[in-house]
Parts: sequence; C-alpha cells; structure tokens
Amino acid sequence: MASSEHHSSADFIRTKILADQESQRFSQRVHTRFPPEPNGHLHIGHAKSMCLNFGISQEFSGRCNLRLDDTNPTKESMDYVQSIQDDVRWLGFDWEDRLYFASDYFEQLYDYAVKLIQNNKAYVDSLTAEEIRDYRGTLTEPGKESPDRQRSLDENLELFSKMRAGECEEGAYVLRAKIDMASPNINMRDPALYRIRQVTHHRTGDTWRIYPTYDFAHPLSDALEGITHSLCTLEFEDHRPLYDWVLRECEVSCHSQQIEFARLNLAHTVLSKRKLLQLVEEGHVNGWDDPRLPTLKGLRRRGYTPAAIRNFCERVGVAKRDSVIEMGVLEHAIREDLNRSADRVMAVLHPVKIIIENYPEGQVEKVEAVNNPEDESRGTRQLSFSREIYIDHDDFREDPPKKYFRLSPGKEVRLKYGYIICCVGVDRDENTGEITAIRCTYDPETKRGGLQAGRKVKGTIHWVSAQDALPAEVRVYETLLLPSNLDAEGTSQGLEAKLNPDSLQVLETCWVEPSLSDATIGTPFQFERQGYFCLDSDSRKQKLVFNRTVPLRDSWAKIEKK
RNA sequence: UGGGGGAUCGUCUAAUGGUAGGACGUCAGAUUCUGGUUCUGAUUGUGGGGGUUCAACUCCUCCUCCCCCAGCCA
Repeated sequence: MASSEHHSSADFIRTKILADQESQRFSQRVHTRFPPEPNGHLHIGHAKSMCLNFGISQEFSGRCNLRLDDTNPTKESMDYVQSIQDDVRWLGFDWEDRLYFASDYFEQLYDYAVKLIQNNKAYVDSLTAEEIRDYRGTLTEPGKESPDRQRSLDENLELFSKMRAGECEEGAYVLRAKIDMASPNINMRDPALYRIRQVTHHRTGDTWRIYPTYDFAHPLSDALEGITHSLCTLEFEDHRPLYDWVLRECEVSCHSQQIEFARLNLAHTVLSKRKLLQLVEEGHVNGWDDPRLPTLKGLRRRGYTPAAIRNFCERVGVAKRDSVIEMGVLEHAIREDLNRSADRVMAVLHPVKIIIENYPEGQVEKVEAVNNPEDESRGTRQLSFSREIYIDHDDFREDPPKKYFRLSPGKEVRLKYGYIICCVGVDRDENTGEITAIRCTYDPETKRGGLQAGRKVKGTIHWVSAQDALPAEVRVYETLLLPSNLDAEGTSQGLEAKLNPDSLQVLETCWVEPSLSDATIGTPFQFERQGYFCLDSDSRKQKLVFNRTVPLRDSWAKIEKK
C-alpha cells in the first residue's frame, strides 16, 4: 500500500484514508483539492493545507486539484488568482492540468438549485437580511419559518429565474435550503444558497447576477471534480451536516468525505487574511511581500526556501486540537536547510576599524576561505587581507565580561582564515572620547600554513578588508508581534497594541566582502558567525541590500544574559 | 446557555487496554579557525474526582477548562 511508509505513525487523516481504502470506499481512489478563495495572498497556514492535500495525494498515488473558490466576486480579483498559482508552484506543488474554478460550475450549480426547488428542498425568500437573522433564532431558541417557505413551486422557479436574469435588486431575494428552522445546528436553519450580487465577476464578467454561497458551491464542486477527501479547517465542522445534505439532496454520484483539522497558528505573528490585510493597508508593513509577514511572498523575500517551509509543515503535524507553534520550529527548519546549502561569506554589520600596526602599509595579500564547510564541492575563494580591516562592534570589549573569548586590550583573537592579532590600544575622538579605531599587532606566523598556524586562541572572529569591502545595507527583522502579548484575538486596536516597534531594523553602514557584488536576488548566504541573509530586490549596484532570514543560534548571547 | 469539537513534556506531536516515544526548546559535555554545524548525555508530561480491569492516555461516569457556530463571508 502506498501510504505510510515514510510515517512511523499516520496522523488521523491518513489513518482515515487508509481505512477508506481498506473498506473499498471510493474504490481505493484518493483525490484531494487545495481550494483557496482568491481574495488575498497565500500564507504559511495555506502551506500547511497544501502540504496536506498535495502530500496525501502523492503518498496514496492519487491526485490533487488546485481550485479557486471564487464564489464571492465582491472580494476577489484576478491578481490574487495569479498570485496563488505562483505561490503554489513556488512551494513546489504541481496540479498538472487540474486547475479549476468554482465559477466554472455556475451553470451546473444553477441546475442543481433548480432541482432542489423542484424537489421542494429550496425556496426563494423575500425577507431582508435583518429579518432572516431575527427568524433564525438564537443558540438556545429555535428559529421560526419564513412566510415564504410555503411559496409555490412555480413561483419559486419564476422568482429564481428572475434573480438570475438580473431583474432583482441586491438583497431583494435569496434562495434558501428548506431544512429545519428548529435544528440545534444553526447552519441547518434554512441556510442561504444563492444571493443576488449586481457586480462583475473577475472571470464570468456580467454573466451572472446571482452567486452561490460556499455551503452550496463547495460540496458540489468537490462532487463534480470527483474529490474523495475534502480537507478543511475545524470551523467547518458543523457545516459538515449541511455539506452532506447538499450532496444527498442533489443526488450526486460522488459523495466526498469532509475531514476537518486544526489550522496553523504561529506565535508572534498573524495568520488571518483580515489582519494581514489590515497590516498592509494601515502601512504597518510595506506590502504583501514584506519580509516580516508570514505570507509566502514575504517568507520568500525574507529568504525562506520552499523545502524549509514544507519541512516545517511536516514537523508541525496535523491534529484536531488548537495549537500555537513556536517560531523556533520555523527557524530550525530554515537553518537546517541553509546550513547545508548556503555559501559562507564575510560581512560586518556594526563596523569598527582595526589598524594592524606591524602590517606593512599598502600591502595586500590573499587568504583562502572555505565556501561551505558542509559541502567541500563548493570550493574556496580568495579574500584580501590588509593593514586596515573592519570587525564587528560586538567582537571588541574594553571591559570584557567573564568568558568573553573575543578581542579586548592585551588579548588575542584569530581573524578567520587570517592571522592571530593582539589588541595593543585604542584611538579615541578627542572630544567625545569614543573609540575611532582599535590598534593591534599581528603574528605573521599564524596564517594557515604558517609556522604557528596551529596555535590555539579562544576566539575566532570574522572581518572584512577595509581596502576592498563593499558598502551594504542590512535589514534585520524581529517578530511582528511582541512576545509578551500572547492572546491571539483582539480588536483592530488590539492588534496595533501588540505590534513590535522594532520588527524592522535597518543597518545602513555595513561592509561585505567583494564577492557579493554579483550576488543574485534571493540567493542565500551565511554571513559567518551571524546568520543567513539574502539579497533583497531593493538592492542596487551602488548599494547592496540584504535581508536577514534568520540569525545563527547564539550560545554566547545566552551566556551573557545570565 | 443549544449544538459541534478539543484537552499528553515549556511547545508541537505519537502511543485505541500491555515499557508514555519522537521533534523543537532548555541544560551539560565532546569536537570545531563560525560561541555555527555535528556528536553524547540529561531534563520535564497523560486537566481533576470516582469506577471497570491483572493492567487505563486509552473504556465507563461525574466535573473543570479551551475552541467554533446566530454572514445574503469563506
């Protein structure tokens, strides 16, 4: 059986599918679908759904469709339709020739609606939205039937056809399922099937003036496509009786099994389209591809790879309980990927100049640097070494704390791939007293291959040569939401209060090694000892711009915190 | 409150009557020209009370807590 070879234990969905296969349900066929509404950009929560739907179809040698659930033209657009396809492809999933649209089924859906009317299972209601709400009852009280529930078959047919013809105002009528106004499940109290929308649909144009609701269109779309397992999130659990009702009353030949799972929640960020939209529209972030956003476009720009995201989704698992995944899991996934694949380069983000007093002025020599210690085939490159170099501000302390292995007065460190240097003093600004340069001497025998090459010192730090380093801007990101405010829900006001004011830090005066001059946008690098970075699309020849994808783990920072 | 779901290490997630396991995190050690990586070890958990059973995360029962539903959104 093509199922759980890769899983020591299957999740509850795969277990269910396995059972269906064994019982010959659906003739052992497995056909899923990923059905986003084209009303926004995809985010990492959708990635979970894609990994599930496409992943399951692969494991069970089945198929997975991409379906755009475009039943509400007031919120949707062709831009989103395109963006969704780009993102699905980018994540690495292939729907082959099975790209579908709910709007492709509008004609068939209409026929099914007519059939329901003819079978006395649906009626045209002229109650207003407010009246329908009142008639619906409450959680504890049953609803009451609309006067129009008794409308004659012919009248229903005629009105529904008028609705379609565009002869009615928005809100004048709605087609409702005739189920049970006293049902304890509010979704079964004669839910709306069709509503009038005098708007142009991004695909069907002005052909339609009535549009089916999710509850009507979704089960039938599944049936029309031969979907066997219709995976959706927990909030649709009590729509399942309605889902089944529609398929039963429409007498379709394929009755898919709806299975609900818990949606993804990620700590310190937002994963609802509404809130994402708010962040973009109110200018808290710079567009849908802002690297701080958990949108696929944002993650991509930030430097996250499709493999890391897919791996993350696998680690997170699938279950029915509400959960919040720690950012650490996502960060682990991208580090794991990039550690293997990203070439190492030297970059100094908070530069301090070092003058090596005993190194001849004007001399430049080459040192050999390893591109990727995890992958020898990536080879080496030459770095130039000279009298003046930059190191990071964090790698020097005048007053070093205990266990500080880096540079401080009278102490030695190794310059990675270069020499061991010793701090002999500092230059200061006469007025402010600020350090303007650090003075060092070097030990000429300590270069790789030198007589003292094996000499051990506690610390090794990164550096760039002042004479050929390239200026760069580096954008450092933190979580979008403050770690302190964990409560997920809130008003729009609440969201704003939780925003991390330091989610973006721009370092304008960084220096990077010259090899980065021909970096391409998006290619990941490890800035030695710091983290993973990639060139941003804002980058220009004169000023390179990098995004920090994720920092390296930093055990010194932990020690120092104590 | 009616209905529908859910509760297992700090965080995710396995174990459907038979050794509570894995991952992330954390801590400690080893290796390291990245305080990275890798390796080794450690750490901590079945919401509560009854019951059935040789044996309960699992079954029964009572309770507690959390999530979802009163759109002509999905």
